[in-house]
Formats: sequence, C-alpha cells, structure tokens
Amino acid sequence: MRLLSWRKANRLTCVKPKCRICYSSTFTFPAISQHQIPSQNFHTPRKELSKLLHKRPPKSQLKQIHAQILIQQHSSTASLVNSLIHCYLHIKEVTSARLLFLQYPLPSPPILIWNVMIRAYCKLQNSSESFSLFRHLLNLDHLTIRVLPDVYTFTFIVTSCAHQRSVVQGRIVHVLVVRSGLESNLFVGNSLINMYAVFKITDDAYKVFDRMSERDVFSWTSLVCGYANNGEMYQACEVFYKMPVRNDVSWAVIVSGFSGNGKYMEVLLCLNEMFCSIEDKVRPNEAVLVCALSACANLGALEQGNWIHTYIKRNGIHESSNISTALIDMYAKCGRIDIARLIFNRIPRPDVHNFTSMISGLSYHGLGEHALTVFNRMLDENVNPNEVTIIGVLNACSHSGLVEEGSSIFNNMENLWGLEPQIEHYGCYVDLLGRAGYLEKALEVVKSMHIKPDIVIWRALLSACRIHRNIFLGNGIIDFIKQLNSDGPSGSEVLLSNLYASLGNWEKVSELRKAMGQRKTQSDIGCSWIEVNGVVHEFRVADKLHPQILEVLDKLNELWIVLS
DNA sequence: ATAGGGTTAG
Repeated sequence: MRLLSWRKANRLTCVKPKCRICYSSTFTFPAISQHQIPSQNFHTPRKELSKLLHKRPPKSQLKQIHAQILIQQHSSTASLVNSLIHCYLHIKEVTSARLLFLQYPLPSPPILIWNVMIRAYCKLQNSSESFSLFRHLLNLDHLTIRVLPDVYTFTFIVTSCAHQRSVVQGRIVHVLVVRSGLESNLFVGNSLINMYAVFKITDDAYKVFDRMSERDVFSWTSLVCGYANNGEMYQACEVFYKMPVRNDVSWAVIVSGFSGNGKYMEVLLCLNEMFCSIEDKVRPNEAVLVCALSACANLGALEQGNWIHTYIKRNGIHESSNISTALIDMYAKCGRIDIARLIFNRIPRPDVHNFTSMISGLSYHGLGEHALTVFNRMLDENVNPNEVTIIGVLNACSHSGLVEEGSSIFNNMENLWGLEPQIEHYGCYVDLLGRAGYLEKALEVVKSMHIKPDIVIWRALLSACRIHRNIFLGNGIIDFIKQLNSDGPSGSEVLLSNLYASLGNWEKVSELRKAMGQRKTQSDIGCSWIEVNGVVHEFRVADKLHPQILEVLDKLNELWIVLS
C-alpha cells in the first residue's frame, strides 16, 4: 500500500492502516523492534521515502523510514543517505548522523555533507569535533580523493575557531582561507571579522574588513562589536555612524558595548537616538531593552526605567525571562522593591535568573528573611541555584545577621548544587562572619582559601575590624596585606588609610594620603547617584560641584541634628 | 534528474 494514499483512505474510513512502517502524524506506530520484516508488497517506493524525508519527520517516524531504507537495501543510495543525515541533524541527533556519515557509500561524502556535519558540531560549540572532521577532509587530498573545502566549510570552521579559548587555531585557519583565495568572500570574511572581534583583536578584524570586496550589515556590525568588546567605544561609534544600513542587532551591539563598558548614560542616550532616528526604521529589540533597563538600574534612573516598562507593555513586547529579570533588577535597584515583587509574583514559573534577581533585590533592601523564603521556594520548585544566586543569598544573610543559615549554605554549595565557591563567595562569607563579630573565624576562612584573597576580601575583613574595633587584628591584617601587595591596586591604599583613620593613627593617614596624591591614584573613587524628577544627580566624596551643593549640605546638617 | 548548507547582540 502506498504511504500517501492510505492517509487519505484512513481519514475517510477511520480504519487503522495495514502497513505498519509508514509515516503519519496522526498515528503512533509500534517500535521498530516489534515489527516483523514486512513482505515485499508493503514496501514504500524509493521516491516516496525521499519525499517523506524531505518533510523532516519527527524522531519516531524517521526511525521507521530509516528501517525501511535498510530493509530495502537502499543504504548505498547517496541521495537517501544525504536526506537521512539532514533529518537526523534536524532533530539534533548528531551521533546518528555521524554514524551514517562514517558508513557513507562512495569514496567520500560530497562536500555538502561534510559541511552540514561540521556545521552541526559548530552549532553545538563542539569545536574539537568540527576540527577533527576538517582535518580528515584536508587529509583526503593525500588519498587522491579530491573533495575540497569551500566557502561554506570555511565559514563554519572559522566560526568554530571563534568558540575556542585561544586564537591560535583561528590564525592557522585564516592562513588556509587566504591560500584558498576565499578571504574576500562575504561570508568567510564576515566570520573572520567576528572571530577577531571575539578575541578583541580589532586591528586584524579591521584588516579583513578593509580587504573585503563586498560588505553587508553583518560585516559592519561584527567590526563594531570587536571595538566594543575591546573597550574602544570611540572607534565603535565611528564605524557605527559610517554604516550604510543599521538593523536592530547593530543597535544592540553598540548599546551593549556602552553597557559593558559601564557607560550607562550613553546607553540611554543611544536608546533615545534610536527612537528618533528616521533613516533606520528599527524598534529596540529584547537585547536593547535589557541593556537599557540595566543602565537605569545602575543609574538609579527610576523614571526612565518606568518609561521603558510602559513601552514594553504598550507595544505588546513579550515579557521574556530576560526582560522580567531586568525589570525586577531595575525596580529593586531604584528603590521600588514593592514593584519588583509584583513583577516577580506574576511570573508563572520563574527560572534561575528571575529567582536570582528577586533574591539579590531583597538582599540589598535588607530583607534577608524574605530573600531566604524566596530561596526556599526556589529549591521547592526544583530550580537549581547558580553561582550568582548564592552570592545574593549570602549577601542577604550577611545584611540580616543570619549567620547560621549563611554558613550552612556556603559550606554546602558544593555538595548540594555542585557549585565550587569562587572568590566572590568567600568575600560574602567573610563579610557575613565579620559583621556578626566572628573575626577569628573569618580570618581562619581567609587563611584556608584555595584562591588568593583579593582586595574585596581584605576590605570585608578590615571593615569588620573597624565595626568591632579590633585594633589588634586590624594591624595584623594590614601587615599581612603589605607583604602581599607591594604594588597593589589603589583601592588598598584608600582602605589602609581608612583603617588607620578609624584606629586614630592620623600620622599614618597623612603619610599614605601624600603618597597617593603624588602618584595620582584617584581613578576609582566611589560615586553615588540619585534621580529626582527625571534628572540624575551625581556625587563623589567631598564633591562641591553640584549646583545646589549648599542646600544639600544644609539639609544634611538638619538631618544630622535630628539623628543625633 | 535535483535540491539540500551560511555569518551578528544579551
């Protein structure tokens, strides 16, 4: 019986088909192992099999078609094997595709099949497998089988190089590309620019870009991305504004470049510009909106954040996990933990990121107990925490004095969730112990660390010494730090001078301050922002630049009197 | 006998 005709017949008569090896989305078939080998009359013609494979059937049906091909001894028909490989790759069964590839009939599979296999591993970020295939392909030449890599092969291989940790393989492949004369090809060139962009080698990215005979929006966007990744935002902008055509991704690249380089004001300016731009008929996509919300969060720009939220709602933009995470984070960091909770509570099945931003939000509002409640709900719902979640939870415990809970989470993170404590976790834990007054225990933890303690850890420990006025331990730590970083970051000097100040050793303070002034190590001074009526006001330590600084100081005095 | 495969942001 023909495969397609029974479907029609079946619909009319509602009788189960007699042939059990066929393809239909309306019926499920018994597993292949239960099949008897069907007699010759039930066979599906090759043409039909090929047509069926063309539809990229789901797994169960694909297996049956595959069985039919084997039974009818079509397994050396290249076109059918090709289609099978395509189908297996379509349902992401790379191993089955690889098996077919290995048993490929002819002296070698055609280049197309090599390419789809390499692409599959490239997509899975499994670059070692795609390299292994590529090497085999190059070696065929020695066996006098001439299947040569083409434009497609090189685009996938170069993309695999971009997934590697080092650029070495990429450079070698680049040489092969040049030798094949394909460097100026649009697709190969684009993937080379992207590769150099990933490795932040902007000079080489530009060289490839410059040599290309034809460029499209991908070439330009990848180049901008390279500059942005490398922190060269000036060049990134220059290239961005030279672009003949910009799409939503181009805007996302420049916006996330500003965001990644801490230029939050520029992120919002860019968003505004995007709305005003007439030539690019683009709307902000999810990436742009997420970056903009995170910029608002970092600036404390509640009104702008609110505006973006309204924009999302009015334009029916899907509140994806990324968007809702960014909204929770923004409202929490802008002081509206109530709205953050509302948004969180409306999410039907929150994921790790949603939970994490809610927990961290509650933690910086000092709502440690609530944060732990949310954390427990997360565990109840079988959502596994990640490293960032644990940081939030530990911070929550630290600011609410929940020493026991925090310690138990820190000490069990590895065996419960397979998360190895990182330096940040030690920082939180030391802070937790230190704030609660367990100074000796905190120092013990620092000494037992398998990672070299950084400035954050020492700061946590020293500020604990300051809170609990433990001059003896503080001095000991200062000596220890001096031994460690003779040429440490400028932050440690500020830290030291603050501690000396709190210990009342003013001679040491002025000595340190002088040394710092001479070396001009004032680059990363703390800074605060607040948004009032849509205007962001910025303050630094001892700042006198604000136009209303006198009124601010008056108010501060007033508060000071009330509080003391 | 034929078609079938492509690069960018978070």
